[in-house]
Amino acid sequence: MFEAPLHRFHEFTSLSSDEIDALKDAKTERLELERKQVIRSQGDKVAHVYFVVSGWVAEIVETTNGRRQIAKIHLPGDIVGTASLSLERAAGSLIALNRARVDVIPVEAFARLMAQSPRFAFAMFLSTQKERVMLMDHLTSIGRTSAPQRIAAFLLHLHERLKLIDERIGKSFEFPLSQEELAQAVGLTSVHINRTLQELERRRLIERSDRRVTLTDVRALRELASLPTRKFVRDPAWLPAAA
Amino acid sequence: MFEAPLHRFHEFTSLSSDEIDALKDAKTERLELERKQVIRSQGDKVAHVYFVVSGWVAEIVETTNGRRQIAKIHLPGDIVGTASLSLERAAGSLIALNRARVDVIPVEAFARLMAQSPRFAFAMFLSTQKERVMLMDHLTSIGRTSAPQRIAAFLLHLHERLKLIDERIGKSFEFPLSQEELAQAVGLTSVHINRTLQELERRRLIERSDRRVTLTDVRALRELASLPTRKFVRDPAWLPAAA
DNA sequence: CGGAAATTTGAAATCGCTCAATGATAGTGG
DNA sequence: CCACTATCATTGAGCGATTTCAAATTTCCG
Repeated sequence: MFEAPLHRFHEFTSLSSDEIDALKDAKTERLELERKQVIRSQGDKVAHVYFVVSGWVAEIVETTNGRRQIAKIHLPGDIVGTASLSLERAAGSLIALNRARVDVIPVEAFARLMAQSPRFAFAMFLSTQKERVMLMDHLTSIGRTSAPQRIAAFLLHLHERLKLIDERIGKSFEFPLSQEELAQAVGLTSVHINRTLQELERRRLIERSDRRVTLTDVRALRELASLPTRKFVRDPAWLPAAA
Repeated sequence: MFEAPLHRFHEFTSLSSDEIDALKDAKTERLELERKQVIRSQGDKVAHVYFVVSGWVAEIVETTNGRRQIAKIHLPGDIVGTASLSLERAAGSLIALNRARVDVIPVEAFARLMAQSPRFAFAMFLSTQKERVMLMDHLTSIGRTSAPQRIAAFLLHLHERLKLIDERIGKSFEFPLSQEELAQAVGLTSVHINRTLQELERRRLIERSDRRVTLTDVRALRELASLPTRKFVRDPAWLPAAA
């Protein structure tokens, strides 16, 4: 594991180190979590947002009949739980997928940060729009593609995001999700996930060992997934010069 | 049809009429659209956001093999196309679902509005988070529930939103989507949509006539859909007093 | 080493899809 | 106003992908 990657804040527009320090100061607590540990449950009063220092965190929406959809896998550097700021009670549960460290930031402090720094507010706004695009793509994958395609898209997307965090990452990465969790992420059954993973291995698109996945043929996986490629803006030209 | 509902801007925090005027002034053009007319295509350079004055607009993501997912139905009062602000090229296509009027707002003007009014910026931020929650629920519906459940959830959600726009709306509303479009929204086939709609009629949950839908038994539909109910905040307590 | 959790396998059932044809409806131009 | 055409809705039949259920095997962890 590695420490608090901060470049995620630079995704769209660079923040001053003052602002980064301010965010770090805003935290009231740092949680040390075991795999499967619940950070916050769906329906809880919305009192905090979270910053993932290390480890993976799932955002899970549960239906009233107990079925679970993993709406998002959060990686180190992500600010988590902001969607629920629009709600009185949390939209989903936040659960650690492996050993993780998470900073707890009270909503008041977060709101103050946004109010004090238009730059920070704008970065948050754009980051949220980016999340929306990723959700739309996830939706499209689940709504319109087959099991192998969904798994391909999911793994590729994770891989892309991991590369942003750790430049040196290769075609292979640690994958802490159980097949049941993967199923909950891509809208399938764990049994079918198992068979489809084997099929992808047989087709030499991926390999598995321990808790790792190797994307053997990224090109072919991308072709299979058949999602549009996205190019996110960094410093949009239309950004008001001031701030 | 009716004119530009503005209460959507009041959803979270009330805007001054100055800000509302500013938004109206920001538009460079008003489009008059026929059903099926394309406002903007997926992949287009991102140059505008849009304000739906009347009519319905679909946001559609197309896979590389030509399958279409309707990610969102936009109704009058919605600001549309903001997710693509995080991209160089539009995430999806915007297409009128019926005769519609749409204001065109250059991204620069929109950005300037956000920069000049922290209140407006904050309202946009929260509104976007709300969109994210709705997308997560849509995802959960498609990923984890059956055809009748998905249709129930979709119709209920639309109905809720229509009620926000027009208080006087009853259990019945105009529904301009073709069955093919409904299929693209809920991740099914038009043939299966047809059969499932008939099943829902047989079970006396809905009725259909012309281009209208009646939610005969809202209680039962909600039970069927099995999605969590959401309560969005209006003026969050943690909102910084100033601004 | 022992027990729990996760993976894998098999067989059968089901849901939703595909293909193909028919019927209904609405918009268009004469 | 009617005929014409395109789009949309509906139906049937067969197929295929994914689920369900249940059991066996492997891995993980204390």
